[in-house]
Amino acid sequence: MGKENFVEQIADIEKDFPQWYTDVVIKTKLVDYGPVKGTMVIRPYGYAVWENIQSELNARFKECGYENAYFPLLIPMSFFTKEAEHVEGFAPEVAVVTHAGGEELSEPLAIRPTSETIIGNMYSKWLQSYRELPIKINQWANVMRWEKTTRPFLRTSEFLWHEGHSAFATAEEAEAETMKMLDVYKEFAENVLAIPVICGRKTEKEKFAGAVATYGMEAMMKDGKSLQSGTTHFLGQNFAKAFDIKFLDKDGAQKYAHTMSFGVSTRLIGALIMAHGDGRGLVLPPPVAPVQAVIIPIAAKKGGVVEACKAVKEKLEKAGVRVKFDDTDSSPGWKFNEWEMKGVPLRIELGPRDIEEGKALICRRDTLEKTAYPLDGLDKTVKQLLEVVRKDMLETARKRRDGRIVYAEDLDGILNGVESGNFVKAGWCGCRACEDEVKAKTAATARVFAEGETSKKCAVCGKKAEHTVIFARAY
RNA sequence: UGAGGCGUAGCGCAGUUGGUAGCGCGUAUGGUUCGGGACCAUAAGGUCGUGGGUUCAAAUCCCGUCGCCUCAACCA
Repeated sequence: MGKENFVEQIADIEKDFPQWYTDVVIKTKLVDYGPVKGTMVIRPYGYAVWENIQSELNARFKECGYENAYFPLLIPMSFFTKEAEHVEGFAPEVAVVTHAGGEELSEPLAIRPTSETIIGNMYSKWLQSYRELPIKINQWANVMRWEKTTRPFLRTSEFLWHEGHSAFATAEEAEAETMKMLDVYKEFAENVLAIPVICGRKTEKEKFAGAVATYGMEAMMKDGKSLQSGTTHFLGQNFAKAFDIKFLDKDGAQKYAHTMSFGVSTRLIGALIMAHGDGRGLVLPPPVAPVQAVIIPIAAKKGGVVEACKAVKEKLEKAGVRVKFDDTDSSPGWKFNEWEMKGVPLRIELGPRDIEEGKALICRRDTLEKTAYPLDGLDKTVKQLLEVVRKDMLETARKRRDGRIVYAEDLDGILNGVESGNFVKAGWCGCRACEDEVKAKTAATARVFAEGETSKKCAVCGKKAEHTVIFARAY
């Protein structure tokens, strides 16, 4: 097969980004479509990425005092009606079980779209005294939201996520936790996923149904669109009042708790793909790459090559590197392209020539640079390179994003900005009509408030600006 | 849900005056190869998404239906 055929395997990233995305997720075997509309099978390669994300996040959550637990998938429908905004926001996309055991159920059961309600219900049973606060529980689970149209990782009927739920005695603590977990997300996104993110508060229109305030972490994809990659919600006493989460305080008074919640989902995998990928396919950041280094033998049947590869593999495994030795029959060129498409951070080429010279050729996926390194101490070299790649990927992504943030004074400015694939900062008076106007005219939405910046006038109505908002087209 | 596109071998596709299905890649076996998707030989693989209709005859024409992709609206 010639080069031309390979190029046809994935769509041109410049010309057809959506198709490129679909091609990449399917061809690299991250996912496959499930038999039910809107569902996806997360295949071993994709699930391995998720497991790495989970273990990095778990470590951070536990450091913040969270314990993992598991709440039921099925939630009584009546729970949803207890918080007015919540039911309004989620009702259209909730899947409901009406029959079981061959009979119609007396009360329909919702398949959780999120667990504030059932967790609120349980917290109310458990909580008695201020001494038991704060409660900090995280759960890893699947949730279901019946979306109209879907795309693997970005929007599917069922997806995997984590949701952290905590309850505090005071609003200040709950609010502080909301900000703290947003910082945890940011640190994780940047240092683990190598994705620079912009964090900030969401507008009323964009906030979580039932929250007092929602904060989001927005990441820029290569087409200039924004992907909401994580959110934290300050719920105030909304859910505490709806579910009767009360405690006896020091002063002997019964008080409602203040709660917050936060979550990130398998959508993060979509973020990885679209923030780092290139014309050859995936580019995975080393901390979450299922395979961090792949060893490709050249002229494998020549004496000593396989042995040398195995020796390098063993050495790297001992050093804690996730390494694969590709000893299949395909030609080296085929393997180069295959593993590049799969985004493996480092490729180690080892042939008779290298072995003679006591060296190995290492190719970085992010820059495609090839350099020969001594076999002696290769484990240390690889570990260092993985760290370099991680940092460089973050820097590269940061520069790309920073070069694509522009300011606008009016609607035309916002439109021009987003059409050229930028995030646009603009003033906003704070009224819903102006926010809707931006969306109607530019297809861009208010992503988050830009912290510490104040514009003079609203880009839509020209009145005094209350906020500076980052507008972008979003997934 | 609105607009557009598409369902033929695992993947990508060809196949209209309707006549009983083909190409490339991949797969299997054997051999030669191996520093950017190698080559030769042989072979396996299809109720043409699905239901109905027209016809002597349907992948092809008509009606319904299901699914997928993109854009728009909603969301992690």
